[in-house]
Amino acid sequence: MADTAAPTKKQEIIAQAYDAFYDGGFHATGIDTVMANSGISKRTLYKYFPSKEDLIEAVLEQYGEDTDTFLFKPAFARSDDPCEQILALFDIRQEMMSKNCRGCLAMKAGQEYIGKHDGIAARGKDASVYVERRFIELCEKAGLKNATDTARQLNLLFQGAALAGQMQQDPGVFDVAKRAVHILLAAA
Amino acid sequence: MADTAAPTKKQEIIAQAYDAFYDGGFHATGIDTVMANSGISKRTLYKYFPSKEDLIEAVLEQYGEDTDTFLFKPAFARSDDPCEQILALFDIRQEMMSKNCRGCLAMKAGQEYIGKHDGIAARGKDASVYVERRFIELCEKAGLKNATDTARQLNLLFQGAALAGQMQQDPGVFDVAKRAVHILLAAA
DNA sequence: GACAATGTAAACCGATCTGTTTACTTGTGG
DNA sequence: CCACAAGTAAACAGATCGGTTTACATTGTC
Repeated sequence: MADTAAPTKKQEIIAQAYDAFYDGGFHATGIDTVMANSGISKRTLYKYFPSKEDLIEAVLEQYGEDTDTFLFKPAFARSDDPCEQILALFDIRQEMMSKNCRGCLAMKAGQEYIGKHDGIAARGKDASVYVERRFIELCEKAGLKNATDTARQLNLLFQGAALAGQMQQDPGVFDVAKRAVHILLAAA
Repeated sequence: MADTAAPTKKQEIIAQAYDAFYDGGFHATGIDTVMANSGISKRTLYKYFPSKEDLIEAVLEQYGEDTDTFLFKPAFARSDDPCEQILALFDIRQEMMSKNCRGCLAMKAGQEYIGKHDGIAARGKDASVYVERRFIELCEKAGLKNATDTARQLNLLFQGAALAGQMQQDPGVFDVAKRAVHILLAAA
């Protein structure tokens, strides 16, 4: 049978660490803080994750899966038109930010661990490249002439909006981004 | 006489902390690490800056001044045409990133201290808003119809390129950004 | 009911953190 | 020559860090 049953202890730990790191930062949040009032003992944590860095990598992997589940799949489901799907990505990201005004967790980790822990830093780079690649696929499906370049432009808007929105604590920047998307797609 | 003489001890400390925090992160870099091999004693540091957070705020203020000195002023000096000045901003930011592939220090600090230290977090927001305001001034000077909106779009590209460039360790993303700038300006 | 597996709670370890204090050195001005 | 301001170097203090260990509780199973 598939492993679709109740959440594993491992998944519980990841879920707990997820928000603790997201809200508190990685270096600033200690292991004790991560597991406080969670009913999970430090011993169990270190049984599944030999080091804090291992836990962080697991959290970032979960974050990647969540990005597919809650961002890309819903966006693709909203329409069959690739241009509409692109706009849906900005829409859904804005909705996510309206609920919880946070940037990209993987890039946050990358910023903290660049030059210090290659595995974690690579997750930040991967996140940036991954979103770019999905935009490229969509632009190609839309039959744009310079699909790659347009897609990379969209990617910069997307990541810029996530960062500026977090800094200014205002998801409204995605409205600005979406107007730019219309222009860039029309010009391509 | 103006205070243009030799660097103050205070400025020395800030200069030392500047790169230590930029390269190592704020929470991850301890005071001892900051001042190691600098010939500056911890006692002197705490004489001028009563806490680490005070030092960080001073570093970020210096960062703001540096942004004016090494980014905005040179960009404005390159041309009198506001559209050329906008492109010069992207050009110079790319040159800075080619020498040292780092993102925005103030937003890095903002990410680490949002919800933890309002003074520092505000510096991140201020940085984001400040750049946006300068773009607005330039777009208005260029006589664009929807100056504000276009400026905010440029701002997202600018900040997105700084972030993605840092993540991917590739200043080439600014070439992508500049092509988008041309399109957005032409459409406005 | 014995037993092994899995878990919690909490004491513990050495290192490191922010911040303070003590002791010494080095000009510099009257 | 002495007083004083400003500095370095380093020991120190209490808290917290990542990580380990000890002791105990809860399971399901043969």
